[in-house]
Amino acid sequence: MTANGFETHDHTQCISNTLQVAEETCREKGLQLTPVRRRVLEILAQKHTAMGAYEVLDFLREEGLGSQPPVAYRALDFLVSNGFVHRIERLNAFIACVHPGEHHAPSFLICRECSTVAELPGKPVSDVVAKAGTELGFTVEKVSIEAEGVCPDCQEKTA
Amino acid sequence: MTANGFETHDHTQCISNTLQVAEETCREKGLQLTPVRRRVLEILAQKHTAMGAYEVLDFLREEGLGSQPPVAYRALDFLVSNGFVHRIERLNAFIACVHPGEHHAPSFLICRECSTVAELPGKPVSDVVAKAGTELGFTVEKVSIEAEGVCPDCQEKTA
DNA sequence: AGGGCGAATGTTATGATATAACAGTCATAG
DNA sequence: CTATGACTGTTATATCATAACATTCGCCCT
Repeated sequence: MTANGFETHDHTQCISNTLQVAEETCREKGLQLTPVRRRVLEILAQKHTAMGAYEVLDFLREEGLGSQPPVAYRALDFLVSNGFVHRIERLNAFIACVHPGEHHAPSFLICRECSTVAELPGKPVSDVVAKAGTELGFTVEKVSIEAEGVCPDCQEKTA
Repeated sequence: MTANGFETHDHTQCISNTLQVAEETCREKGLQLTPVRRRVLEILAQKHTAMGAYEVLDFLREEGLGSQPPVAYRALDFLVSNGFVHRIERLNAFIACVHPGEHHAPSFLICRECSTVAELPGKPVSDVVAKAGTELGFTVEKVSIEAEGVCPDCQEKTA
């Protein structure tokens, strides 16, 4: 289990690790980590909270990297397709993957107070779902598991 | 395990059961199953596929039961809050619950070909997530588990 | 060199989903 | 009989997402 948004960690290190893995992976697979794509990943990696596409776009716009929605969506699509970023369905938002490079079926813990998202290995959970599907003759291709609740920090603040 | 969208079943029976349970539950709990709310549930119960709010609204409009988005969203909110309908996050759409009355944390199998949605008891799966959350100090309140894939019928058609 | 191709980006326009805010209706508890 | 609360009606607008077509640029082919 590597870092998640609830543990304190060296976040500078966390960011550079994410970027580095993305660069290596792209090199290996012949994918183009273009300036826009790289920058979007960097923006998302700043925080362990999910960010909407238009929020990302605001950054790009300020930096002259693009001003129209498709620019952001295309970069996000690329990053999601290649496993560098996850889409949080409940939030219609995106978050940088904290286990980049690992082949995984993540599950997410989403704090409804501070919007911090922690990523858990979801393999055991998704296996159960895949098995249940198979019994019904259903072929499971993707599983998304998203839990909403309150994170440790926000529980303290409330108490 | 009661009926799901992949098994053949007496769907007329399925619809009337859904409505009946909703009526009883509302009576017991002092909730108002108003005409709009009842009709929305009935509309969703027609099929085991998820329907968008605007699609539901089209029916209501034709029938003079409402013409503006809030009418549909309010009825859907009521039905979701009380467990008669589930929201499928991946699809931004809604589906009638097939286990009404049962206290459950469902998971869904969504066919990407025909959009049929099957509801599985998700309790064992969500328990795993809740446990993992607890270990991190996170209090899990809601878990949504949604799998995308291909249903038995569509697999046959493709083959 | 010139031409064609594919991948990425730029841009316009529009579609799809969702909610805030306030006004009107109606039953009923005081 | 009026005050309250739950529901509904309506307008306006916010938010999220993509279709479609134009442009750029590197690269391969001959």
